[in-house]
Amino acid sequence: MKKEVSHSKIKKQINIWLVEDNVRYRKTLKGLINRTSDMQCSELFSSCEDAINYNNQVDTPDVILLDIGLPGMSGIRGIEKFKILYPSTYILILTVYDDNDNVFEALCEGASGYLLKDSPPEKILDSIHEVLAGGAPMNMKIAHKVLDMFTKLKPQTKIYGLTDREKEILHFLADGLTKQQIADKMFLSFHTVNAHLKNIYAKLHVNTCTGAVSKAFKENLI
Amino acid sequence: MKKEVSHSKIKKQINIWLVEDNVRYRKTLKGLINRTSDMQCSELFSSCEDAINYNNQVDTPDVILLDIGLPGMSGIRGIEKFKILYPSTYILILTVYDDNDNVFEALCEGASGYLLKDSPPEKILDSIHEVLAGGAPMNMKIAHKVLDMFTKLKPQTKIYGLTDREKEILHFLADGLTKQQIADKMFLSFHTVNAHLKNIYAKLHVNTCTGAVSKAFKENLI
DNA sequence: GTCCGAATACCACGAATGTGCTATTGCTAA
DNA sequence: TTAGCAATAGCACATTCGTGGTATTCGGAC
Repeated sequence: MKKEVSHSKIKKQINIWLVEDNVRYRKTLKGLINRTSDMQCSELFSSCEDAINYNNQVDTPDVILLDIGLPGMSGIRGIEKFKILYPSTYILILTVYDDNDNVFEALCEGASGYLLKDSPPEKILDSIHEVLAGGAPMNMKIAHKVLDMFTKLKPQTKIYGLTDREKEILHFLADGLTKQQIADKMFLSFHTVNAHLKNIYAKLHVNTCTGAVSKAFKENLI
Repeated sequence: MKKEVSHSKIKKQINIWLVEDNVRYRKTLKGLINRTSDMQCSELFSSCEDAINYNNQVDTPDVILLDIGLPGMSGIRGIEKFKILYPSTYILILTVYDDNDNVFEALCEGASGYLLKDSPPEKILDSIHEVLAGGAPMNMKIAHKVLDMFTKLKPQTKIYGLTDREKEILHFLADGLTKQQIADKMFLSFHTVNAHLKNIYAKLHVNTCTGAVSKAFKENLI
């Protein structure tokens, strides 16, 4: 429920929730936000549970500033819940954790930005505007990590020297087909498929179908 | 290592290469860079091929500003080449393309940042500093796309109702172990593993080991 | 207290797989 | 033109799988 601000009729204040267990930091942030003309820190919570259980029909937040290291449910798990309760709310992570796992998980769960607590106050306020403008504010260090994750996504496909035919057969195998089914699908004799698979196993240094499929997936051979 | 400033012999200028086929934009950029005190645009190329063939032993670039839509080899393919020729050089994409495929590929190949050509000049110069400071400068829109890609990475794991024990066994199966090997590793009888696998197959609606492993990988069950 | 599912274990048998061979046909590179 | 490799095809046999059963134990739900 937005109230009109002072003398003007502008009700377009950004509605912000804070989920942060550190009392001092929470107060500081709240002060910072409320001193900003177009922002309003409407709710404060010290845990995800509190925020989730807070029954609120009308006043959904525009942005949730969310810590990760919280008592009880971690902020990461909290993201999923908030996404269900408030699908259109942007979630901005604000934490001390900058390890790959936390960053990766938070972003996979749908966080719209990732800030570190050592960010200067203006940066935090800017980020709130940025996320509402369709951006994805990130700490410089975090952005770097994010790009690193991408390069790891494309593992340098090791060269096992598979021929095209072998790749094709491996592909079908990785779809769960049996040798006979592959043979039928490729208009080959069972023996040919068998022979190709023998060669594939040798090249991949495996000796079972699961080993081959596993390697195919893990090393992007498919 | 900061050296003394201005009138002294500081050679610590940031050495920048430009790979851009549009003559006008290239000139504009070059002027912009060379008018910046700590930057120097040492080489200009209108294609990746030119830049790659340019034989240069001494003066490796600190940053390459790279277009994607180039005649001949695309900027994306160029990244790999540059990464080999100049492993410690940062590559900043500067392009008009903001589609997911180009962004995704460029970042996977190891670009350190992704800017759009409509960025204001100061933003481009800032980004050069940022990338050297270990950051990953990105256009707001691009950063948003990048985070979106993450959320897509985590496909909503379908609930097949696998028990913990079953997941554990599926995991070993997906590592290429045989039933007997799994039994040994988990201190179970072969028969138990067999029974679990029977249940796993039923729950996943498959009837071969490859089918189960395939599903496990495709749907992030592992 | 009873019921149910998860985890454990066993048996049996037909189907599929893994692996040791050989062999023919093309194509390519030395 | 000869050697080598990919793709094709076949045979044989031991091993492993897939699947139909049954059975016990144990912890939680009703």
